[in-house]
Amino acid sequence: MLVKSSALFYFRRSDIVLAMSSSRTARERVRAELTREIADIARRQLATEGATGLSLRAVAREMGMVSSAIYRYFPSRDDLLTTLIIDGYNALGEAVENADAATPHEDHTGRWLAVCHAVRDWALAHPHEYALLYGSPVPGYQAPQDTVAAAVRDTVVYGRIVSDAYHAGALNPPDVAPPPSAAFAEDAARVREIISDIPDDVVARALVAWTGLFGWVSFELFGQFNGAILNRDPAFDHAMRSHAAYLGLPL
Amino acid sequence: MLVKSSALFYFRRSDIVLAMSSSRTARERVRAELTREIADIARRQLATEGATGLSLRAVAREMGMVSSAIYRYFPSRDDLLTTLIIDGYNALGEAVENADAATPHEDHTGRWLAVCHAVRDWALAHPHEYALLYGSPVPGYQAPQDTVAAAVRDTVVYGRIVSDAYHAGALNPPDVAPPPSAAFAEDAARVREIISDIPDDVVARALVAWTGLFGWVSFELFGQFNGAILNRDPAFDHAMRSHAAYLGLPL
DNA sequence: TCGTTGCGAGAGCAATGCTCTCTTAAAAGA
DNA sequence: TCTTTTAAGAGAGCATTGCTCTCGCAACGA
Repeated sequence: MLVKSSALFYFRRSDIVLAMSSSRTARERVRAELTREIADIARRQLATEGATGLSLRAVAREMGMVSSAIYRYFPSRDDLLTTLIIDGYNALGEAVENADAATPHEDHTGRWLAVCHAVRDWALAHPHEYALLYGSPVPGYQAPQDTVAAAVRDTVVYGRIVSDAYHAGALNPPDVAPPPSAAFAEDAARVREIISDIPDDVVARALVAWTGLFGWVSFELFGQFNGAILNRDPAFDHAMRSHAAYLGLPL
Repeated sequence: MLVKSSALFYFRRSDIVLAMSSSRTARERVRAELTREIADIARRQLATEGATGLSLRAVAREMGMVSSAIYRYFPSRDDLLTTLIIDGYNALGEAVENADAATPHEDHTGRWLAVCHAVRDWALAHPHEYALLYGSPVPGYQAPQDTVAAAVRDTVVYGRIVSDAYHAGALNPPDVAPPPSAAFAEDAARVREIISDIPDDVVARALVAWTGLFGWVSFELFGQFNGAILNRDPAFDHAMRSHAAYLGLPL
């Protein structure tokens, strides 16, 4: 229900515009098409040059437009970036959703590992986009509210896996795992609004695994492993199995 | 010994220049001083504006110089950035070293937690510098060899803690922890060149904790926790204790 | 058919990084 | 001590960026 009521946010911006315009005038249809084309070119530029290499003027040039015309479609460079960020979150979220869906529902460990590999594969395939999402925030850029809904799309999938495993009684964390402090209760309750009801200690452990996944991928992508960890596929797989073990998933 | 032989790399670039120049001519002394001043102003600008907001011209303006004069000291903006990166790694490494040294040598868990908090505190105090080190790499920028020596300074401290704990027999990882694959042996050997001799499985678990630490800090700093995890100090502390537990450190 | 609205073109502004040349001053060599 | 070499700052200039403004033209709605 929560998913359903906020499903609109899952669409890409340009798709929304497109959907609205399909029944409108020709002018609006071409406007939506051009908006999409601008975003596509920008995404290609982002993929090759990186975020700071993304130039409105270069996009305009490639469109055969003069630079000022772009501003009819995106009020600023930041706004274009926001669109790309939302699209990126959605693309990653979709990859994660597909990976989860392709794994047997009862195989919670398999689903977790599938999600991990989906995140990493997507990140390796789209390094600059990943950097835009999970790297340093671009300066002076404050993530608008629009992004958060798309941003948690992968987290929702992950939360569902943890919740499923917990309610199936498949979670047996090692007894050395410390309980979270009482101060964590508020945050756990907030997290529970996104991912379904699991006790505080499971939320805490889930958080550790989740940050561990992205910590690893970021280290790998941002060059922290250079010269040290070279055989990365098995190392990553093992690290994610380790997180699974600590979470309490069966191996 | 390893530390001693490569101790030179632990100094900041500007410090090296300064040290060399103290016995040289007046011209070289003032050059070193100006180089230092440029780097200082740049660092202040980095702290307030972020990496992409760092402008050579603005630095020159603040120095009372014309912009082209800066190029007598730093051949390019990237070169200035490299200096700031090295300084950043050294500052973080120093903070980590101090935190470790201030904790009883036998209290391995305390040393690990001290290091974790040192990293996080430094990151929170210098967010833009942290982003420069562990966020997305700046576009077109390839980390020169100079940086790697400074970059591993914190890792060396961490490795020593793990090694100390292991050789003290203080490491009792949970039995659910999976063994690393045989393919990990090469990488483990490479890691052992930096941090002293510990078996492959300990290296693997150490890697999980280390990436988990930076994953958490990056999530917190780059806004991934916004709206969800607000009471961050206890949550962080618990997460790091969790990593400690999985590593096998006593709680 | 006519007024309104949207859109592209073009000029322009204030920045940026970086490259030249020129002049002056300091250091090194005779 | 005088001359030559070297270093450093000033200034102009180039190509580039994001963004704003005005001006027409063309499609749209009444």
